Amino acid sequence: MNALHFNIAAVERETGLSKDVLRMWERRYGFPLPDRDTNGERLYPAAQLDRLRLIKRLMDQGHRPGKLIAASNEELAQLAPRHAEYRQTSFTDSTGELAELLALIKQHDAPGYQQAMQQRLARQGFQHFVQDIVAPLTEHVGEAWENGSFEVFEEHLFTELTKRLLRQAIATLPGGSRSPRIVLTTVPDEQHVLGLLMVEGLFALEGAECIPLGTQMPLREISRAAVAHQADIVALSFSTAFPRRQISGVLEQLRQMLPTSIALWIGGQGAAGHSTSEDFRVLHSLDDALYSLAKWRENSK
Amino acid sequence: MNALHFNIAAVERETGLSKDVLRMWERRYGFPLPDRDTNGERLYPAAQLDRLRLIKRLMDQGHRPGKLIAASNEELAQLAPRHAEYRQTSFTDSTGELAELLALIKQHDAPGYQQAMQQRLARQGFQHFVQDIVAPLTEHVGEAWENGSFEVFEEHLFTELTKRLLRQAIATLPGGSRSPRIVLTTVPDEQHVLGLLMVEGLFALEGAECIPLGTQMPLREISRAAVAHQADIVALSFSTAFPRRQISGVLEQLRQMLPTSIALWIGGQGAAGHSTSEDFRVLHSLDDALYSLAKWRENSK
DNA sequence: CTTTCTAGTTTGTCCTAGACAAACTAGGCA
DNA sequence: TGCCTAGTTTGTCTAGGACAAACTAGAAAG
Repeated sequence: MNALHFNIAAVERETGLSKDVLRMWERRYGFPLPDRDTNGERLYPAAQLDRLRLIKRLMDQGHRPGKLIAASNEELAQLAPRHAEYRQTSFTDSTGELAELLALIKQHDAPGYQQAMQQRLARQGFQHFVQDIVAPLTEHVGEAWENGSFEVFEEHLFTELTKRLLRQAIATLPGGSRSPRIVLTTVPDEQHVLGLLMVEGLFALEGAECIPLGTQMPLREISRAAVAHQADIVALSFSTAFPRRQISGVLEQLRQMLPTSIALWIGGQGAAGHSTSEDFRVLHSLDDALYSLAKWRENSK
Repeated sequence: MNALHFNIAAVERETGLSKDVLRMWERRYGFPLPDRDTNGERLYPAAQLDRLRLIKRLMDQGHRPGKLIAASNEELAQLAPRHAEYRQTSFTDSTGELAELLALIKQHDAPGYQQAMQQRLARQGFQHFVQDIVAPLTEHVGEAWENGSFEVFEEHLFTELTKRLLRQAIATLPGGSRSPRIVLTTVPDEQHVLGLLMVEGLFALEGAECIPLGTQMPLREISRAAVAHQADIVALSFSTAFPRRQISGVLEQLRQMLPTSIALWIGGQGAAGHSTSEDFRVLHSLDDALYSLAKWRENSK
């Protein structure tokens, strides 16, 4: 395996498409159709890897694999929005403030971005900062990534810097451990944590005691942590990147492990489409999260 | 699938053992031997899942699967160090300072832990704080997790809180962008970032410009980020949890994507056993990291 | 007695090819 | 227009075979 050839594990790593799926596509659609080494094992040329990356990106936007694989390279390129268009049409906030911030990331100016964000945090206070700056900014970055005007590594840089800001801000919020106690985490395969940090900040500001456990907790550990910390609520976040098929199974299983006295709240783009039930509550927005907290307090009086 | 039965995907999620491995063990060793649903699909009872968790933990300590699977439950329990023993023998630092900090985590006293750590940071300064407190503490927690005296969720809590402290501390370090420029990240499947944060802090303190990209970057994105940021060095971290088999392949591949002018440095427990070559430099400790930085500066004069 | 090398064993990952169910689409009907 | 049903798409599971990398143990040499 050299720079021009990738084995199936490398393709899985680079694209996020599972080995099973790669083999199935080959069987069904005839693409990707990799070379083979002396041992009969797949060796994907770089060109196929590039096409797979593009297909994956378009799938994450809601396109269906069958269509995409059948399409020619030109047709695919057409489906992927052009960078230039995006820049002109997408920044619609009145002040152009978000555009400025995005531009800083785009220029890879980490210190500048951090400073600009700090300024806004100081000026607006935590809650407005989160709701008016961080949340929409995250959405813009998500869109920008989807349509290719942001590189993956630019999105990573944005996420990392923003995580730091939020955590730093949360650390300075008034402590004082009060109720309810809320365990915040994500399930395995879900590594996006920005949304969780936003609600953590808002909850903490409202006087809840937040127990942040980072990402990717096995379900049993989530349950044990909730019991050990005498939590009232377990809050999970799902991004759109999380495989949809798995969500309902995961929730069902976690609900069965968790004592009935502990509420289960879920949020994030990946949770949209599900609806609040006896088993769990869906938080559709940051406002909804705050509303849910208020409601919980009312009910627990 | 209910609370007492887990499908193969759930077992993979909970234990970290791949589906391929689970099926192979069943074929070879006759364990785990799950029930089947009406469709012939595996349904693992909770007892087998528990045994698998234990086996996985012992494997991570260096035991071999063949022996472990052949062993009886009693023998396994014997291999796993007892909690009580550990507590008595392990805290050997002169002051008992680390023991105090560990105890705070063990009591799930997040605010107390944060405060105690802040205090030490303020008292000792960043460098000593990292080298004398954070690094050994992390090691202790790793050991404690290995031998079962720490729950997984306790380790998560420790990691999350410590990450926050380090990031916060890094943010307050004097900025000033100087050379070299160092991109810090991990490859896919490697989510441990604590070691990376420690070196980031030390490097930043020495006046390097650090570009933190978080975890789990596809190799191509690491390479593109390094080029885009005009980095001099790419620093990766590997934990012991990272599958050993994959490391050399990953490094070889990344090295081929990366311009030769950009150095590749790797560190972490998972990197031990590899040795510095033309392709990359191995950082064996935090001291070694600082030494390597000094050396780099000398050579680039 | 220790070290190094070789031969054997263990272990994970790859392979093919078949089956089924959940998710989605499209057509017909109210 | 909205809803329901039938059909299609898609991913994940199944079995068992093969091979190479990693590790172990025994023999030979210092």
